Amino acid sequence: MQAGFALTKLADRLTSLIELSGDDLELLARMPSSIRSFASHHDIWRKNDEPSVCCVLLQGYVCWKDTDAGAGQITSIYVPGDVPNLYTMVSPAVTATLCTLSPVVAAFVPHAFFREAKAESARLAHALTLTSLAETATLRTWLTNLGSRDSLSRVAHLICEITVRLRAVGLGRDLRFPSPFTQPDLAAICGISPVHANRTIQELRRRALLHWHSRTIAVTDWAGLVRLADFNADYLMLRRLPVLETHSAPRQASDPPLELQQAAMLTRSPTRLL
Amino acid sequence: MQAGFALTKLADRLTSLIELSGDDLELLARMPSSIRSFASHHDIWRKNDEPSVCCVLLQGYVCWKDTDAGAGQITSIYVPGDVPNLYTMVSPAVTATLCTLSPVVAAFVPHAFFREAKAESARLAHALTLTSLAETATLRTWLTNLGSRDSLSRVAHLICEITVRLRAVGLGRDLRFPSPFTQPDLAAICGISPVHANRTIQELRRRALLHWHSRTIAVTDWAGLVRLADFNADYLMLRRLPVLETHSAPRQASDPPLELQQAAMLTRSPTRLL
DNA sequence: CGAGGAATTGAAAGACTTCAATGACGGTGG
DNA sequence: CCACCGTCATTGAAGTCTTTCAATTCCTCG
Repeated sequence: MQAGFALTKLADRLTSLIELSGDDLELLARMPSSIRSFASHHDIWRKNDEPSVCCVLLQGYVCWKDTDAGAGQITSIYVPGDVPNLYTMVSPAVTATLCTLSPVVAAFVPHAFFREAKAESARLAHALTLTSLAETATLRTWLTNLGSRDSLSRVAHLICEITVRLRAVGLGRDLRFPSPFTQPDLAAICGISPVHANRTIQELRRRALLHWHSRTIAVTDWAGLVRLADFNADYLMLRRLPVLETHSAPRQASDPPLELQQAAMLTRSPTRLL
Repeated sequence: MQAGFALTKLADRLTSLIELSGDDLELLARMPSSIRSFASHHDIWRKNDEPSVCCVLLQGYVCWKDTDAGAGQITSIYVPGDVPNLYTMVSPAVTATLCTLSPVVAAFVPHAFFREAKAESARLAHALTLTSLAETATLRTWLTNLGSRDSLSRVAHLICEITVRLRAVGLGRDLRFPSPFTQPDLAAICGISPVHANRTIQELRRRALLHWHSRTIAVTDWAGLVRLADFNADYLMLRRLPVLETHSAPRQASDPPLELQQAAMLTRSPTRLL
């Protein structure tokens, strides 16, 4: 794990939301961090911990898990480049458990660094604010996901989201990526029982929408998945939606440009595309 | 509706989160606002509108409603003193429909005022940030509500929340308040069908936990409701939990102080109490 | 190689939805 | 002032989705 790797992941993520200047990137390059690795399903922080650092996720997936209520509901998940606990800069006590969903590598950065960065660069401050807004928007989307979709489209929606978020930071080419969740994890995200999570995945496989074996997910019918989930990526607030190649039928020379096809699948407001 | 009323409501709300100084209150007193009224179920802003003002709710209830997906899922609701669209100061386009749930009176305050207030008073800035944090925490709580509770405790939890939030801004004495929602609204919040919402309410009535008639809710067994809902008010981030008198059995002189009884019902971390 | 969590399957029970119909209520226009 | 309309509240019955329980196999990690 290189020293500059932390900066790169974070910069990729922020750049997916807003263009950064050279100065901003230089500022980020001065980011002090200590890198650590964790096993799968390890608690990084527990409720009421008061970290003085922010966790910048570099590899793998983490989630906030509500251990008190219910059956350990997972209320959000993070992919590389995300910073799950930016808010502890303002309100230090952590309100849930930050738990890894896979083997994880993360950089820990003092709150002070972000405070100074925000003071020095208004653009960087804005970028960080946008990550919070996108996170809130994601919570709302998950809420409508749990509130008004059945388990099949619920799971489909989640997988669409993960796919786009990974692509936005340069991961998951081929629509294939290490699965962020075991079936019990998936159940805890979608508010269904583990048994039903299993049957739901089987149904997605049966419909030839994806492969999901040995901890890796491969979307085989992106358009179908988007349609089933009624997925619209706007809420992720990405400057440009990542291009999504599928592995299905090879393109004909007469087809419209792939980007436009996929844009149409991804969103109803194509004006936001590059 | 008095001119200074808007300021009062907002100050009450902010004071419920953090103590404000005299200077802060004076600053708030200079808040320019135009007051408007709306009928029930009126859209104040629709998706993609770009308001240049913040809505400070003075009377009644409003909600964000996701009109695109599903059956019009409601992702949050607001009580007097709340400011539903603070975030438009940063990202102007509204991402859902802001809809009244009852007859409403609201003050509209230019973004510029809040920007200046934040620049002038760090404490005020912090107070406003806390409202956002509490809002996010509420979204997470709703997520575990939808994800891991059955309809009965889901509805109970929502009513507990509303009760405490109203009390925190000085409303709902006697645990009695105008209902924020029709049964279809309740269904859209809790992710259940309107028919089932009706049956759920009947069950709450049957268990003598509350009265709910002619658009007003009266909680008759606060402790029972809290127990059923597994409700813990911490996530609302209130400095001091409001004292909750019930109308049930009159107190005996030998009872412990009411505040302590009720604190125990409200939270598992009584250290946060005044 | 053993242990423990993860994945899978079947069958029965339970929660919730849908459809359909009725009465109550509030607000509007004549 | 009243008739009318649409929404809200309520009820019953049937059907669907999801959970629960229990058992078996698979996989991975130590």
